[in-house]
Amino acid sequence: MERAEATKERILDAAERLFAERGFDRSSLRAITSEAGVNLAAVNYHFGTKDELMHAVFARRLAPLNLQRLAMLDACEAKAGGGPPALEEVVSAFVAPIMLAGRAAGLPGLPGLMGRMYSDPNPRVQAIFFDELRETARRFSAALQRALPVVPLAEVYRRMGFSIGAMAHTLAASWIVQKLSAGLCDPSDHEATLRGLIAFITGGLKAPLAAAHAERACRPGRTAPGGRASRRRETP
Amino acid sequence: MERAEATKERILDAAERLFAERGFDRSSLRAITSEAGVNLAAVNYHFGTKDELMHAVFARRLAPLNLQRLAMLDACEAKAGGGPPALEEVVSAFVAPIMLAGRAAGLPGLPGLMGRMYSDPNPRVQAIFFDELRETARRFSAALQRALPVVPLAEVYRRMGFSIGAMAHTLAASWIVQKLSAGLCDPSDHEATLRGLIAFITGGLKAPLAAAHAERACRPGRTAPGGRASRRRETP
DNA sequence: GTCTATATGGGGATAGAC
DNA sequence: GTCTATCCCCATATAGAC
Repeated sequence: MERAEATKERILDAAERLFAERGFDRSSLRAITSEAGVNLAAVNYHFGTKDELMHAVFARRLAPLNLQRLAMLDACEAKAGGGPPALEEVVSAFVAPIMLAGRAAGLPGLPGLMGRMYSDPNPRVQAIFFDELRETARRFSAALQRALPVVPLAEVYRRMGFSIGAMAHTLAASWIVQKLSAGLCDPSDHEATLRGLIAFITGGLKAPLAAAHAERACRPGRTAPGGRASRRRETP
Repeated sequence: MERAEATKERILDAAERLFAERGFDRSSLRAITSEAGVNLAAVNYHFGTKDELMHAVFARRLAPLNLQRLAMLDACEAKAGGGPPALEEVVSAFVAPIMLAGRAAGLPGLPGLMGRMYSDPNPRVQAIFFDELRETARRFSAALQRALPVVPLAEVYRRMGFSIGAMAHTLAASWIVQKLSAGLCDPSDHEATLRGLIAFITGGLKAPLAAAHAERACRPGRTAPGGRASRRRETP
């Protein structure tokens, strides 16, 4: 029957929305099936367990998303010829597809879902999500490495982690800045958020390397040795 | 009795560690009391409910932490006289206290706890945490605004959100970069992580403003109009 | 103050009728 | 394929003995 496919889709949609909103553990199968308008037992019939439902929710979205990211990465690498790709374009290839995913296809839950998964405390969620992320991350870390020849490899990875954090937090917890700014920041303005995020990440990635002082100037009453002076050096 | 105080402390310590590791919802009172070596009913006797236990866990740490942040902020503002404070020092005042909190006092759980709370899906956790954060965030947003006179206020808030995301993700999910880098990045090297984070956030905060194109160059096959050209302008 | 025992509810999963 | 009814486990919270 095609009725069965429709039921599966509705379960996937509801699960996606609830996972994005409340996280995996706080979304009960009862809430999901109720939201989807299907029977409780349908989940176990179609997916087996709640874990496999989560896996299906990821698989449905992450495969095309990562294809889009890699296509954009290919495009900007091709454009650079044999040379290092433009940093801003690499960053855009990583964050733009997911930030704009909800806009086009009527999938408002997807960005929030993805953002949440990066910091979900459930180890099973972490394992499944990391598996889907690994290959894409490998491609992008290689591209970043070429785009940032001055930055040591370990620091490239660290900065990639910072970038992922900025992105994930934006996707999952944008209500914080909205409340802090008393509504001045509108998280639903995806284009402005994306522009700002790309600028921020690009600026962070090519920041001058910090000197490895034994002691830093980060205690009250002391000052930074090279605070205002050691600035103004960028990666070329 | 002072036995009672000892019991309370041990519960708080265990809860802090488990909340940091697994999150609030996944830390049962049974696991907490077992880890603390006290009876299950002791939690309800000393704290009432699990929510109030969480509140107590926060209150014990966040008050001194925020005092330290504000003291460092005061120091760098005083040093700047009436002028705008040095950006890097403002950033350091916000992130250094929490990043190094675990090192000194033998509180390995605290940074992870704080990082997790920024993206906890439980609305009660969000409410309590946001309350503790609000005043400190207000002071820092004002300082950032003065340190970044060229950046519009809404963009300052947005970038503050990106910065919080980079920090929170580093505190809560550093295992991701460790695995992606195949161990090359060592999250337990707090000094190196802190140095990198301050450099990254500072670079992102003073990044050149992105032009508000109607269409961006973030689709496969097209290129960024001002990708490599519109760089090299910094906030003075 | 500390313990045992239990009340009460919600969770995932399944059996079996239709 | 879909439904109802139910099993079983684990959660928080509390009552009452010590």
